[in-house]
Amino acid sequence: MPKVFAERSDVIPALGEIFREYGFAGASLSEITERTGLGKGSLYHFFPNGKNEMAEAVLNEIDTWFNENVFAPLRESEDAVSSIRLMFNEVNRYFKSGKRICLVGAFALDHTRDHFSEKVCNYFKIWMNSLTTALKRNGLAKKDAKEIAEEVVGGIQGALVLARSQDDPKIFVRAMKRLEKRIMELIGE
Amino acid sequence: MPKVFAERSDVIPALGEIFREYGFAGASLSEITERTGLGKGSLYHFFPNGKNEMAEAVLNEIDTWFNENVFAPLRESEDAVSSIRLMFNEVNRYFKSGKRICLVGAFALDHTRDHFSEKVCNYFKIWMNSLTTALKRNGLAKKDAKEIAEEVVGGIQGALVLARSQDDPKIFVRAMKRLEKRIMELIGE
DNA sequence: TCTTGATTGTACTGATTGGTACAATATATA
DNA sequence: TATATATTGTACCAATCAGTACAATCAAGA
Repeated sequence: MPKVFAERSDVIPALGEIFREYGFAGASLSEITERTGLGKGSLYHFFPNGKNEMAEAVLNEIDTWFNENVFAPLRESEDAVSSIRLMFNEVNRYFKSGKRICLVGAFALDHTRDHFSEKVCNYFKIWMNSLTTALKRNGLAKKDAKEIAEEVVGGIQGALVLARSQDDPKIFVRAMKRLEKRIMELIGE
Repeated sequence: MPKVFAERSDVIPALGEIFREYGFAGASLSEITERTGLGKGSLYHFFPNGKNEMAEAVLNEIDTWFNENVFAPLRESEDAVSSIRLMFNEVNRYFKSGKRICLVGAFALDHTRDHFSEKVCNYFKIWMNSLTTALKRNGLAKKDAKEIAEEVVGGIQGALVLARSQDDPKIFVRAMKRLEKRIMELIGE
């Protein structure tokens, strides 16, 4: 029997990539054991509830990452403009300039959503609310801020779909530039 | 043994809804037999290549529908403005005002795309090209027209993801209004 | 060293997967 | 009516599915 002990947190990124690639239903345990290098024994030791618990762990990690690196700055930074610029930079980095899709968006589309509806719903809701807060801090009316936030978050998701459909990440990069420019014009920067 | 004979084309819409709901990997044959009311015998009689051929038939129907109702008018109508208005109307109708997702977009995200890459790629490509043509006919420079087309088609996809994530079709309706308005402003209507 | 608990591989389960075979039935044509 | 073809239900298949059981192994503390 093997030597090195893994940590639960070590596997989560790999699980994320597998779910991105195959979707929740399409990600089989055999694929998971193969790609993570962990046998079923370890897998069910770390995630007693199986695939569901694995997906939940991945969603939690995504949640934490975005809260720390994107949402919190949007809500709390005194310099709203630079927190918005930060958002575009970090989001671009996270999605690897369009080479990576949004797992939450993918889960949202089919009935996987129903298993994780709260997390899926909140991810986008908090993103939009945080961006709205930053925009209001820059003098936009609440209604306008909400509409722009919806447009930007939606635009990012759509660009990820489009980029992947054409196998052309530049579509995503272009969309990000366009959206950032529009926001900056609106808040007069 | 039963009486009424079905037609291949009768099942395709039902297949479409099943794939929308469960994704390609998640749509099991037992679910398909149940929801279509057809046994495996009939199913494999109409689609000898199984699930793959079913999905292809669905994609073909989508392709035909959009070509007839959206893409061809955009490319061929003499009145480009009304062909763009028609696009928004028909697209809104097709996606049931945000209550229905885009199957092609869903297929694009995970590795299902690889099985149908040409169809997935062309659906969006032809959509964007057709819209670009209509915009150029209205005096927009080629580069601008292409960029707006990318923004609009992407924006629609993103709005579908967002609307479904929040279980709120109005998000889609708002996005459609916003995008139509922006296009109309750009071409001076 | 001895013990304890965390980690792991292997073997196994019953259920479900996509798919095939084929006989029975229905419709259409002659 | 007789025949040919299209359609269908059922039984079946091997492969794979998610998940369980458990003994073997490890690291660390007493």
